[in-house]
Amino acid sequence: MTRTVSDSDSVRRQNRGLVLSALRMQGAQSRTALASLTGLSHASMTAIMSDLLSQGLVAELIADRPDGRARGRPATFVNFARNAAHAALFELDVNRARLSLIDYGGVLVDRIETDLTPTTFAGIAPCRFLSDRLDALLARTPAAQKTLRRVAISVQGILERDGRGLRWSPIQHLAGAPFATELSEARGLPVTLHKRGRLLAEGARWLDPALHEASVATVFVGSTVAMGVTFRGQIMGRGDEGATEFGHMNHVPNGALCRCGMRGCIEAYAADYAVLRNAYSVPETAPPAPAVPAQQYEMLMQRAESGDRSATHAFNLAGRAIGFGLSRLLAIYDPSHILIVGPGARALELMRPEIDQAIKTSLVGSINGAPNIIAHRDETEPIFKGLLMKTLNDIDQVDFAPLPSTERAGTAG
Amino acid sequence: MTRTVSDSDSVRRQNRGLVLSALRMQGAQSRTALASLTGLSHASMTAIMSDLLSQGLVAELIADRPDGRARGRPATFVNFARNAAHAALFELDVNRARLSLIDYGGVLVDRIETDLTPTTFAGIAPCRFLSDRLDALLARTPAAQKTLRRVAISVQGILERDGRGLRWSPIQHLAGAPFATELSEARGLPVTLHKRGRLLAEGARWLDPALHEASVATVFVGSTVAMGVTFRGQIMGRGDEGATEFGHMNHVPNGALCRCGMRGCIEAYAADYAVLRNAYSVPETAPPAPAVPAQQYEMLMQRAESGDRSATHAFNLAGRAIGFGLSRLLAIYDPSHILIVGPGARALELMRPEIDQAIKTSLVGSINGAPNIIAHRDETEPIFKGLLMKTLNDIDQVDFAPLPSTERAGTAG
DNA sequence: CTTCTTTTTTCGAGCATTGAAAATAATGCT
DNA sequence: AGCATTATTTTCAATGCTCGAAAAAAGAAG
Repeated sequence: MTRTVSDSDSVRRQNRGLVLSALRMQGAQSRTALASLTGLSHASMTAIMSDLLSQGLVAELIADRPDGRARGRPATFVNFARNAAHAALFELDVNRARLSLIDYGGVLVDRIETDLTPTTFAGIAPCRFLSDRLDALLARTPAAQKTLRRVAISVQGILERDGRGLRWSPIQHLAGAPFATELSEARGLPVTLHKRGRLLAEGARWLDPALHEASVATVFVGSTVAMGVTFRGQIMGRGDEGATEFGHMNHVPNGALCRCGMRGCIEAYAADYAVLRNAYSVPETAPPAPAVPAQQYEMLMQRAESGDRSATHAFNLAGRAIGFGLSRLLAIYDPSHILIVGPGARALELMRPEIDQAIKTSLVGSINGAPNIIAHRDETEPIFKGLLMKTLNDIDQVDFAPLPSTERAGTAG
Repeated sequence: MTRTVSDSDSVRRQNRGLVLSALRMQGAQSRTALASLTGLSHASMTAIMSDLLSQGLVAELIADRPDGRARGRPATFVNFARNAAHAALFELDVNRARLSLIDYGGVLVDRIETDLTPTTFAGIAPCRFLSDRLDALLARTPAAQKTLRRVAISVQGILERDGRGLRWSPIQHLAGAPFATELSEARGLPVTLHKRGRLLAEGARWLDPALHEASVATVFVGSTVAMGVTFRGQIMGRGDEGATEFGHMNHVPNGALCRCGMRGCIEAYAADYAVLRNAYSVPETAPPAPAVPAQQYEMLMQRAESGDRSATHAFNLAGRAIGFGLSRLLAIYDPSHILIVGPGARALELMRPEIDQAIKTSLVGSINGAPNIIAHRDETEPIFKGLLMKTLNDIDQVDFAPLPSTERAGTAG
C-alpha cells in the first residue's frame, strides 16, 4: 500500500498536476475549457491558474485569432511559457548519439547528432563525451544556459536498481560507468537515466491519442528488440518499470547466439543482425555483427517482399520468435494493443503469419482473442517523444511542484 | 493518467483508509499508536476515530489488561467492531467448494465444505448451488443474516473483462454461467468474482510481513499452476489484474497436452497430473486425469525424495518448465521474491536445480541475479487469506466509505 | 447606447488538516 | 490523603483548499 497522509497541500498538488497534464495533452486552452477538461470548478481554476502565472510557468496568449462568430467575452488562452525551462535530451544508441534541446513548451530548439562506434567509449569517458556535446549545444543557444533544468538520457540495457547507472548495455563500455552521477555533479543539475523500453511505453501514448487510456505493449524492432508496456494508460511505478527485457526473453533453450552473450533470446532471431545472419545462412552461433547499416536491412526487407526465399525464411524465423514471445507475454499481461515500432515495423506483414500462428497456440490468445497488432512506422519518434514528455512531466511535477506556498491574487487590501 | 479531482472529501477518505489499513495490519491499537503509525496528527486521529466510532465500524476495548508499569493516562485501544459486517467467502476448486463466514474483524465464524466432481455443475446450476450453501451457512448463524454485506467467490480460469463471469475455467460447466450476477440479484448483495492468482498476490503480503512492501511473484503448484504478482507491495489495477495465466504460458511448442486443451503449457509439465503422467511414462499427449488424489501426489514426492528414478525425472521436467517460465517472466517483470505455495511447494527442492539452471540462461537472471525462491508450505491459506483481506478491504473502502457527511463530536454548544 | 452572451473573478461557506494548549486519568512519592 | 508526574485524548484557533452563486468584465448584436 505505502500510501501517505493526505492534506490540503496534496490536494492542491494533485489538481495543479491535473491542469498541467491537460495543457500538455490538449495544448493551449481557455480557463473555462480547462475547468471542464479537468473537472475542477471555475473558481479553483482561477486560483490555480493565478499560481501558475505568478510562478511564470504559463503565460496568457494574446487572442490574435478572433474566430469570427465569438459572442460573449472572448476567452484568453493560456499555454506553457516556453522560456520557463529548458531540458537537454540525450538518446544513446548502439551507433548514434543524439542530443536535443527542448523548451518548456515541448518545442525542439536545437539538435546535435554524433555517430558512435563500438570503441567510442573506450577512447573517451562517457561523462566527458556527454559534457562536451552539451557544451556545444549550449554554445549555440546561450539563452538556454540559465534555464536549463534537467538532462535526461535514453539508454539501452539493464539499469541498476537505483536507476543511477547501467549494469549491462549493448553499447560498449557504458555499463559500470557512473556517468549520470558525474554529469549531475559537474553541472549541478538533475540527470536522469531512462531505459528505452520505458520511453517506448511513454511515447506510445502520445503517438496515438486513442491509445492514451489503453493497455499497450510497444515493441521496438531494429538493431535490438525492446518493449515497454502501459496499463490502462498508466506506466507502472515511478522508476524504470514499464520497461521489459522482451528482446532477451528466452525463445529457444540453447538457441541462436545473442549480442548479450546468452543463447536463444528473441533478439537473436528478430533483430536486424539476426535476420541478416539467417538470410545468409550464417550459423546461428556465429557472433552477431556489431552494427547493421540501415540500407542493408532495408534491402533485405525488399528482397523478402519480392519473394526471395532465404530472406522470407529469415523474417519467418523472426516472426516466430516475436510471436512466441508475445504469446508468453499474454500469459502474464494482456494488452489490448500491440504496437510495433522501429525500422523492423515495416516488416510486420512479413512476420505476421508466424506471429498469429504462435499466439493461437496459447490459451489466453485463443480465449481472449489476439490483441490488435499495429505497425507504427517511425523509427525514433516514439522514443524521443517519450523522453520529451517524461522529462517535461518531471519538470512539472517535481521541479516546479514543491514550492511551499504562493501568494494568491491580492485579496482586496 | 486518468487522475481525478481531489477535494477535502477525498482527503478524508484517504486518511480514513489509512487508519483502517493500519488497524487491519497491526491489530488493536491506541489512538496515539495509530497516529504515529499513519503519520496523522493526534487531532485528526481523534476526528477520524470519532467518525468511525459513530458509524459503528470500530469499538473501544475495555482495558482489561493493565500491564503493570503503565505511568500516565492509560491508552484506550480500538479495534474493528466484529459485528459491524459479515461476508461469505466461496473458494471454488476443481474438486472442492468451501464456504466460509467471516466477521468484520476477520475472524472465521463458520465453514462448510463440499466435494465437487466434474459433473457437479452439469446437475445443478452454479447459482443454485451457491445459494443453497449460503442458506445452509446462514441457517447456522442467523445473527449474520442482517449484517451480511458481501459475497466473494474465488475461481480459477479466465474472467470476462468486466469481471462478472468466466470465459474459461478448468472447473467444468462454470464458464459462461452468469452466476455472480444471478446470485447478486437474488440476494440483493454485491457478489464479486476473484481470480485465484490475484488472491495469491493479495494473500502473499499477509503471510509474511517482510514481503508487504516487496515485489513478489507467488506461484501456486498443485492441481493447477497459477501465479499472482505484486509490485512494491501494490497489486496493479482495481480489477483482476495482478493475476496471470502463468500455468498456461507456453513452455514447449506443440508439447504436452494440457487440461486447457492447448499443448506445451507449463501446467502440462508441472501440475500434479502432469508429474504423475511423466512419472508413469504415460505419453504426454494422453488426456490429463480429471483429478489427482492428494495422497497419490504426496506418495510421488516421497518416492522422488527417496531417489526413485522415474519420479525424480518427472519432477525435473516440472522444474524445468517452471524454471523456463520464471526465466521468461523475469524478462518482463523482475520480482525480488518468488513464493512457491500449494501442495507442490514441498517439491521445491526436487525442482530447484532445474529452476536455477533455467534462470541462469536468461540475461536478466544472470545480470540481476536470481530472485529469492522460497517455498511456503500451506495449501489454502494464501488464497483464503487473500480473499478475506480483499473482501474486508472492499467493505472498508467501498461499502463503508461513501457516507457523505458525519457529525463530528459535539462542538461545545 | 443598450442588451445579450460568454468568460473570469470574487465572496462566503464548508471541511479537513495541524500545532499548541487544555483536559483527562492513572501512578508514584511524601 | 494529597500533590507531582506522566502519558493519552480532546479542544481550539488558524490555515488552506474546494465549491456554488453572484458579480464583474469584455465584446458582439441590434
